[in-house]
Amino acid sequence: MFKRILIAEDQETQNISLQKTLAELGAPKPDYVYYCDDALTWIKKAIKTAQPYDLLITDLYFEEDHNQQKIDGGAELIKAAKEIQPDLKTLVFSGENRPAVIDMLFKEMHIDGYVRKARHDGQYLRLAISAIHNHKKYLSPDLKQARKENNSHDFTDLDIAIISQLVDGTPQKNIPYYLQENNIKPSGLSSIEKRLNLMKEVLGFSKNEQLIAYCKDIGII
Amino acid sequence: MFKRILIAEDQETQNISLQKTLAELGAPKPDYVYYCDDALTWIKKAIKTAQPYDLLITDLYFEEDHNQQKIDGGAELIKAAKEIQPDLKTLVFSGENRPAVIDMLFKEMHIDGYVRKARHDGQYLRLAISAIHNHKKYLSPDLKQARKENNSHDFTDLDIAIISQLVDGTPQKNIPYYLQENNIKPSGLSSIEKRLNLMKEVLGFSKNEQLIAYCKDIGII
DNA sequence: AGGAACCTTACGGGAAACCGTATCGGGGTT
DNA sequence: AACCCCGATACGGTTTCCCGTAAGGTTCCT
Repeated sequence: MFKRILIAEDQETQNISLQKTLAELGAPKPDYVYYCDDALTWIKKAIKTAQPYDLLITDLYFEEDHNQQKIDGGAELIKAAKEIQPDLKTLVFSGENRPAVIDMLFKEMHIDGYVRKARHDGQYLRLAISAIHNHKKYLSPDLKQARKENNSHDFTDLDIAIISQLVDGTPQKNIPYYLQENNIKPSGLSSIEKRLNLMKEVLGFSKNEQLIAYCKDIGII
Repeated sequence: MFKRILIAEDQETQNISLQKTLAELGAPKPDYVYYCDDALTWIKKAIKTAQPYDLLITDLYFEEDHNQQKIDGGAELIKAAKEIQPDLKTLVFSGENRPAVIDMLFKEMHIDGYVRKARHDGQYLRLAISAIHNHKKYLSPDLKQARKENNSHDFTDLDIAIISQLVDGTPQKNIPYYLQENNIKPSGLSSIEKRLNLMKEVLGFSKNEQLIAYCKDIGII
């Protein structure tokens, strides 16, 4: 079992639940913090005292309040933590269920596990911690199915740039200027139209408004 | 203090935290369920045995799974519960932070309190329960400020109908037909254009895409 | 090098959306 | 009843968007 665990979770009740779940697993009493910056401080301190943490359990999104934070959210915390302690195991515990976001965590942040705050999260937390301890990755089952079912178009950087510009209110005809300034490769107006048509066709939409709503739902923007 | 409390919360860890928080308050051990339908069943049963609940604490959104539910979500649960027990006090405990949704709960569902799952939720839960016990309404402070700051346009039924149609892909010029069929009063194309212009002007937008994204963010659609 | 296939871009006609103006029609007032 | 006011609707011109077609470039293969 892990010997030194750090919990970063701003929600008071969730933080308490995590501690309780770990206690049931027979883990030693974990440290816990309510802010990202504190988490990094503790990780640094643990390394200095030659008692580094084995596992970091963190939420993704932290509420802003009067305590201005340098680190904004769990993803940045993980990035910062891995820079000073690359072997630190990381388990993300969050309500996020948008596939695009979670895929990014595994592919780019190399997290070891993701448990969604949902019905059987206590049970899945136990499984996740066990799996990670055996050097395996873990993803709570409710998400595995969510990722299968979508016949969704996979959005390129260009697609996201176009949609972001639309959401910012840029007229379609002006988007080429923006793309050129940012060195995004196809920048012609026709290419933008073609790309928008492709996205809408794949998803069965006819109007930009539908596409925007869809992208908001799945978390691309 | 309340004598009979029912918790409806699908998330395992949150459910446990709620029980623990109530225990700290000196409340008697509450009943707890993971499904809306179960909650209503228990409420009915409690009435029959002449030991009705004093307080219902419920989440807003429940995960769907193999257990098909008649009641879909906390709002419907509250509505159903108040039909059979109008004096039941209700406290909503949810992550929802979109003002439109929470306003609706107070104005239409007449809930007694709302605590957002956020940083100091444990503390606010205690305050909420105390306030409700004294026949007062309670709204966790993080939300009060959120409601002040928005210079937002308040959306009429017409506005929402128009935006919903856009999100469904209806061409703007066809929306009048939809409005007539549903007996929504101003149904002329010019009225729709005027309404859209007003919304965009108030919010500082120029394109429909921005408006759709905004409405998704604040939870109107 | 030549050529084929593909992607990007440019152009033009038609549809939709945008925007200002004018007309219509009901409610209230004098 | 005549009038005014205001919102809803209708109309026309301009802009933007949509979509098909064609021209220009690049890559890769023979």
